[in-house]
Amino acid sequence: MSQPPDGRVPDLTLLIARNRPRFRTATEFVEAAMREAILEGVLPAGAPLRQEDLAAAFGVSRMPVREALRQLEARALVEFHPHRGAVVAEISAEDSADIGAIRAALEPAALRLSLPHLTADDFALAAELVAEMDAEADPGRMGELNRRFHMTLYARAGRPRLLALVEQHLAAADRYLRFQFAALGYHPRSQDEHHALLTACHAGDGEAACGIVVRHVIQAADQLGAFLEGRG
Amino acid sequence: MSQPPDGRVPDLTLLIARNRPRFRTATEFVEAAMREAILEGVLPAGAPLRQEDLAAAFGVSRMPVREALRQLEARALVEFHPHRGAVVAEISAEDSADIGAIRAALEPAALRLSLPHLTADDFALAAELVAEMDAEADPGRMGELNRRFHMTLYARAGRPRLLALVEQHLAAADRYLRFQFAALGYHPRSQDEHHALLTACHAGDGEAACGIVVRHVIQAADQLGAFLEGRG
DNA sequence: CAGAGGTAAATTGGATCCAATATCCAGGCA
DNA sequence: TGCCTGGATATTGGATCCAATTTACCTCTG
Repeated sequence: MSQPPDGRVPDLTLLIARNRPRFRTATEFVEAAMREAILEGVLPAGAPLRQEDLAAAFGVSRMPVREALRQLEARALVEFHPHRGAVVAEISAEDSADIGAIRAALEPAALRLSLPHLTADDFALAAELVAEMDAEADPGRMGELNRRFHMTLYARAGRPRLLALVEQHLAAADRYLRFQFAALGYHPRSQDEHHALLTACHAGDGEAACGIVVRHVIQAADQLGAFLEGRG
Repeated sequence: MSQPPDGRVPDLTLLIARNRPRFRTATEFVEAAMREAILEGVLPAGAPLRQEDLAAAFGVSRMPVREALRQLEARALVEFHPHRGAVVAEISAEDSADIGAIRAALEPAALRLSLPHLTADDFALAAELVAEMDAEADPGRMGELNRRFHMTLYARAGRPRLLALVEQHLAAADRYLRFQFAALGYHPRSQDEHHALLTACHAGDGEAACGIVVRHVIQAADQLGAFLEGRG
């Protein structure tokens, strides 16, 4: 992680500058910025979230921070400990398997709905993202590309709630992509699967594509689970 | 439904008495009570949620109410309109199909994981719940029983996050069960499917059971969608 | 009589203030 | 020396207060 867990809030100025104009209310802004920070790994798992410090970092009072933390709690991204403050939610090996099971159920469903409606532009974008991933070395950026690649293939499903759920769990898994990245050569193997997935989709072979997605997801979850197991 | 949408907060004393002792903080209590009220239909879709009134009804200040509303917003149960207040989220025909697609993906997955670990006690409980539903006439209670029946079959999946997600969407669908109930004879047909589902599970036939669940879920979503379409 | 404009009321969004509780460190006692 | 106790400190949970904005009503005018 970019910051040692010393209790200080990492530098969020970039996130703030990027997001602030997009939102009308401070609460929405803080929620979006903090969610992004957690998913990008700027706020690592276990990091304490002092309300006072966050408020100062965002240039608002504690109240929008509190509301944002409650929303993130509902999304299982942060945990509250009574009178001890909130921390970025840790993930366990069981959680990894759990998220893997959810992804393995949702993503094929999204793909099946989306596949018939994918356009040439969609395939071009997906191919471009795979190519970018081939060249990318930065783990943080990797997660972003990986997410966009998957979501591009699912985007035409026409089911906003389903897609939101898929994206949420995809992001939750990506929080730890950097570990898999650092560990035993996940990257090339994952990339092979991305290529195969794109090919199957382009060929219109939904069943093959879904099979690849399921294996891809399960394998990622297993690998992350093994890594986390080794840690704990 | 029990209340006309006159802007007044319905009587919540029962919910309050039932829930208050279970929670340490006012925020958690309000969040749980309001979620229950929305899912049970005590607070119908579209009902305005005046912070001041809710605070008075719960005997707290506006602050815990605001935090609770934010959490419910993250769960898509309420919507905020700038400076006009929050309302209980409406559901559209598209939303119904959306939730149906999610359930159709998640519930078979949960059932497949759970089925091998179901005990005789579980089957007994499930059978009892089906029998209760056969006799039940009250729509509100129906939803509760329906939810518990489904969750009993999924309970041994050993995936807490997956189960939480399943329960959440099951509950979201159940909010409108009373409409299907009132409309064209949904009840008997649904009950036939419940019986068939239980039989298949008891026989250990996972594939058949999953097929029944998927049809059951899709059919419920279609019927609700048609009903909502007729309304809008 | 209808419509536009303006003002007042209502309600949320945000900040500050107060109380309750958990942590931490120092000091005393076994 | 190690453990327990007690008070100071830090931090959250909750309440009150203020400002900004929207809605509704009422009046005035064409």
